[in-house]
Amino acid sequence: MPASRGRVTLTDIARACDLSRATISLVLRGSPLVNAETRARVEAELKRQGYVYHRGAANLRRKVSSAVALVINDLSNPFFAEFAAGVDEALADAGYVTLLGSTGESAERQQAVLSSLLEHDPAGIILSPAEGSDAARVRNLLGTRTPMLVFNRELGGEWDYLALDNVRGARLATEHLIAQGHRRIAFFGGHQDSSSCRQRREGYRAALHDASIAPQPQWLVECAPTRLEAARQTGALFVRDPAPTAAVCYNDAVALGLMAGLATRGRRAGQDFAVTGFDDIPEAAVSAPPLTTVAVEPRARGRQAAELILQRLRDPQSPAMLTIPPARLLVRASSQVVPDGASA
Amino acid sequence: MPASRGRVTLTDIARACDLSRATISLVLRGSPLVNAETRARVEAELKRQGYVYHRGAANLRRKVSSAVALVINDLSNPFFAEFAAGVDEALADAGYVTLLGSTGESAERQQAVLSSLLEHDPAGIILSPAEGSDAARVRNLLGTRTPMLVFNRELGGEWDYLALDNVRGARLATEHLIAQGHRRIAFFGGHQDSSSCRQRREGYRAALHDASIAPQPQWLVECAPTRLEAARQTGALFVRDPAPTAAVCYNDAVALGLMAGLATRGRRAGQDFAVTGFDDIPEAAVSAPPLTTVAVEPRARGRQAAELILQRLRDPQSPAMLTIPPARLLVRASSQVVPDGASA
DNA sequence: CTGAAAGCGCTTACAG
DNA sequence: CTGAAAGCGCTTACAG
Repeated sequence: MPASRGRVTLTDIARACDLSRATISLVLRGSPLVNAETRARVEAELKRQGYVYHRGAANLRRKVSSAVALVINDLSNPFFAEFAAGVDEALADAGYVTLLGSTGESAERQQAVLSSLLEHDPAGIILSPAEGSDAARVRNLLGTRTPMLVFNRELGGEWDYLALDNVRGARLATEHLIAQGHRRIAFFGGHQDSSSCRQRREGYRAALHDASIAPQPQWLVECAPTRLEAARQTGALFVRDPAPTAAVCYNDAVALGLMAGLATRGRRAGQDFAVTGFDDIPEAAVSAPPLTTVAVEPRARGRQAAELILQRLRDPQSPAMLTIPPARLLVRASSQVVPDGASA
Repeated sequence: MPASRGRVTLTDIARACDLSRATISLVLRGSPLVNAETRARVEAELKRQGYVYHRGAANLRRKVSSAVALVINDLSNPFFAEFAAGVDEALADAGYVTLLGSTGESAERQQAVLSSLLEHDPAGIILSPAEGSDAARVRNLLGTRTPMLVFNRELGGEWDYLALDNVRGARLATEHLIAQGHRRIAFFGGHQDSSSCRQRREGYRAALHDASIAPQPQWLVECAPTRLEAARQTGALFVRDPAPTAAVCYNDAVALGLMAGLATRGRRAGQDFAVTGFDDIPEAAVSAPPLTTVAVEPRARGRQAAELILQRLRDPQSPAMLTIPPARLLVRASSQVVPDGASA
């Protein structure tokens, strides 16, 4: 019987049990209406024929969806990989399936990916926008039927938004370096046109301001938020004297790249230069030296994002909310160094 | 009009254009049968009403599926994250959507995840089996309707299988260390009951054998394939004299953990101990020192896995194939050290 | 080149 | 407690 190529359907089971399809449907969804003996018979037959529920057909009829689309830049970034893991975990627990999409940081590709995912009728969307995303174009694609949660970067428009507390995080890191005695502190990495980078710089500047330190233009070094680019840009920190003695990095990838860049110049983070990161990706704890960083717990943020979008599905009327989890500083060896001028 | 809550359907467009649903359907799928003027009218109306195609309904009618399920252990592992990125990339290019599932290395959870994903009617499945997976149970769940590609670990059963050339990779790494003059070479990390670990040990042993080196039992150190566990187990390499001067590690995570463990003991990979990894995760190139490792190109493997399953969908009759991409050794600084006895 | 009818696998009132 | 009928949004022969 299972040798047959075709799918086993409700109708097959109904015929075999000499019942109507309606009754089988009730059994499948655990309705208390159906007689215990009947239920047992049906369940045996379901197992015997290897029936598998066609959720798509049921969803079509019921006009519901059990999928949520997750659109991110790229899983290669551990931050997003952790985030995605958290999203998937929480969605699975709630009985939803995750439709994956990645944009590779391209706004064009993002349009294509969203449009393709929409055809699969997701109940909701979680989007970490690619750089250069245009809110109007996205809205035009989505219409107003599909709720979306925007994560990590601002996108304007009337969507739910889950943000990291970038200002506070960068401020904490900067204050920590100031407390160690540093006065010449760089902000290293990231692109100025990314909202998260702007916010982190703002926190950095605020901390300097509170300590009556005037930030120097050469303390701001831009670079793509990757390890490799950061390593390449390391030299830019030391072109002028007096050079900074510490750097608040845009994120952990950049910080790890900077530490590698320092090493190739015979310097060592935590020994003659202080470095802080942002994200607390798993590598941060095991790098050499371990990296002082701002914990944002991407996996927990992923779970949170999933829960927010699920909540929005239940209550479509509730106003779009802005949730900002508090950032927390993890002090490790990479920043545990006092500047030369202040030591001894 | 778009203010209405309901979905815009074919019927809405047909009514607005005073045509039948069949004609609209033809337009949607780009049939050449339909009159150019009619097509233009329809397309304008589709745009005007913000129509979005319901692929699920079409698939139901056509008895096809445009989804492929991807089931892995955990996206936290960069190896799997890269693999998943490759799979998603290739599937998207082919017009498929990726249904994500993760098992957290639990065979129980794997059953649950597979069973849930099956209800979403995937055209095929890509599975990297959790440790302790049981082929019979999986087969019982899947039946014979849904083709599956097994990746990375053996699972038995009649499925397509995409394997890394573990034996060859480990052999290459070991031969490289021998060529540097090492004679006491450990195999570090992994669990003996994982097929990939067994295969890598086999390659290691073969290389030793060819060099007439008798492997010592204390050169085999097991540990969970994570950075943290590897760092914790580092001491096990040095409990007896003479200690190994080099280690072939189960994978990159383990190798990075070992390098961290060495650092805390005042040793440094590439200076007084040689280390090789396996996988070539992105960190390997930027660790301090950079890690000599076996490139398996997880992203390319992901694309390959996607292409294999898509091919199987086109040709269900072709026999299950075993594809083994050649492993390649990337020599970097972590292994560029000659043992004490051999130097000077 | 376009339309009427049937059907994919399920669920939902409504009867009985 | 169970069944007959209609319908979710689409496609597919078959006519014309």
